[in-house]
Amino acid sequence: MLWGFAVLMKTSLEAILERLEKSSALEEMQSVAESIRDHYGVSHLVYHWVSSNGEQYGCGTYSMEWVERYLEKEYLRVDPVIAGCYNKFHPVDWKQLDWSSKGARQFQKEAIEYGVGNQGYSIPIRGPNGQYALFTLSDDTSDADWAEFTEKNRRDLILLAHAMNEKALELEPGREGPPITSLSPREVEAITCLALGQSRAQAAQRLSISEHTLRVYIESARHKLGALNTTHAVARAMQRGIIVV
Amino acid sequence: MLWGFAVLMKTSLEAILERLEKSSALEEMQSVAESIRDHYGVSHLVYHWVSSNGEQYGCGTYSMEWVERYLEKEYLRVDPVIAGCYNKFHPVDWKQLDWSSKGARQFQKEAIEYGVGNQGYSIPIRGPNGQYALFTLSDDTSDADWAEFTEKNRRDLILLAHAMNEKALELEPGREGPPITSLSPREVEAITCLALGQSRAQAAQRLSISEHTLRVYIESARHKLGALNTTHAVARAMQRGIIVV
DNA sequence: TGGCCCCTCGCTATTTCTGGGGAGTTATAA
DNA sequence: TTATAACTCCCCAGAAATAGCGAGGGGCCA
Repeated sequence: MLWGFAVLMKTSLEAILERLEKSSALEEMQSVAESIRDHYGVSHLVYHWVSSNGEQYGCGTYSMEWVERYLEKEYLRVDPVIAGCYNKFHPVDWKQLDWSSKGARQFQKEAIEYGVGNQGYSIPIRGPNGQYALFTLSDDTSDADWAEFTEKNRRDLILLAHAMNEKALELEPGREGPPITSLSPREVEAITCLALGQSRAQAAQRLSISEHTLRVYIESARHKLGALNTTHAVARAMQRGIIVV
Repeated sequence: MLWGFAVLMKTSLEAILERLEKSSALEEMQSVAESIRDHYGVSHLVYHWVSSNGEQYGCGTYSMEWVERYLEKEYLRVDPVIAGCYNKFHPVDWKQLDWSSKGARQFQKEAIEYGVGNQGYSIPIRGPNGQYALFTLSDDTSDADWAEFTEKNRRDLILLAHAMNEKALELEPGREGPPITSLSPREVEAITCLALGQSRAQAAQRLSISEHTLRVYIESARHKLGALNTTHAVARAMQRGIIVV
């Protein structure tokens, strides 16, 4: 059973068409997910990622009912796994997360009802352009058994997450071909200053150029990035990893 | 022989003090790097990362002369390995990189002179807040041998890169402790709209509130984030993963 | 129940940014 | 060699953001 949730952020004809185009790759990942689940004998395996353009995809072994419920209720915004792993580098046990908020508890209760399992282990992976993926195993077992399981298979899971990710990358739009917009060194410096909260006057002083020149850089960078204003340009530059703050 | 290049971006008293504080951890990583090099019988192993605050660190087995040369000449800005891996997710063989630019060829020539080796394999890893690390092996050997070596040890190296990274994270400033500022749902929505390039008027319309109210959210978010202006607030919110664009 | 935070709305004046225009030098690339 | 692009400087007028003030209703928690 295949499911993609490319519709999370926007429901459009393009999203549906894209999804169809990608269905064969997703199906393949789907079947791999089932194999992994069976191999490790856990309840579920889910791979879920946010593409560089903000679209979300997923494949895994959750029941269709749970996926629909998740989407319908917009649990993405409450799910502590999503929020908790976002700032993590390395594998995270669900027990380490913060389930204290009201929404999170409600979510947890429902998840267990839908057979997700009380234990979970998620491996976050990140790429440029805001790509963010989660490789998750969940099961219904005791704390001790789960700890032993994750400890034992930790390395395998990291490698599996990597492999899954490599596959998912094939679905990424414009990975190669379309040249990534590149800013000139000065433009990068200018945008970086703005991202640090400096006004144009301050930034110009810092770069030892006139404010007019600085403005030219910003305008130029804005156009290259296809941004509507300075704030947008900074956001895009950060998202694409062009600047680091 | 330990080397840290925390001074790349700024040379300040704080940088030096920080470096001293971290020296024991760096030394440990240094010795691990040497062990790995010996185990795999390659010429060099280097682990190099950009911390979330933009400071750069490294440890590895390059000669002190080469490191100094690299820093002195600011090769960081020319090095195709840095630039080429920045947008990559997965292990990269140096042969796949673009060595065509004038600066790159000069750099390559010197690197070989300093004993870096003609072959290299780098594994990029990313985390939130712009963290970006490279785990690199280099050697002096034929294309065929190198291909066989990397193919064979690929999985090991991914795991080693992960482990190294975990160690490096201990040196990250403010990983825990300082409570992460949280924005209210409305504030998040407001900041998100701005990050998407909307003006305040547009954002207000989109959220179906008055522009004045929207402004209150933005001001509030700005203060919570300790930001100097809207652009800065958006940058910080993105950096901390509070908003996703 | 009192305190705290979230959500909503209003006004004014000042500062800053944005969007047009043009122009010269240098360096790298075709 | 001639483009092409990067870097630098300048003017102006209109649009937008910022800083400061204030006010009321609703919900959650101790």
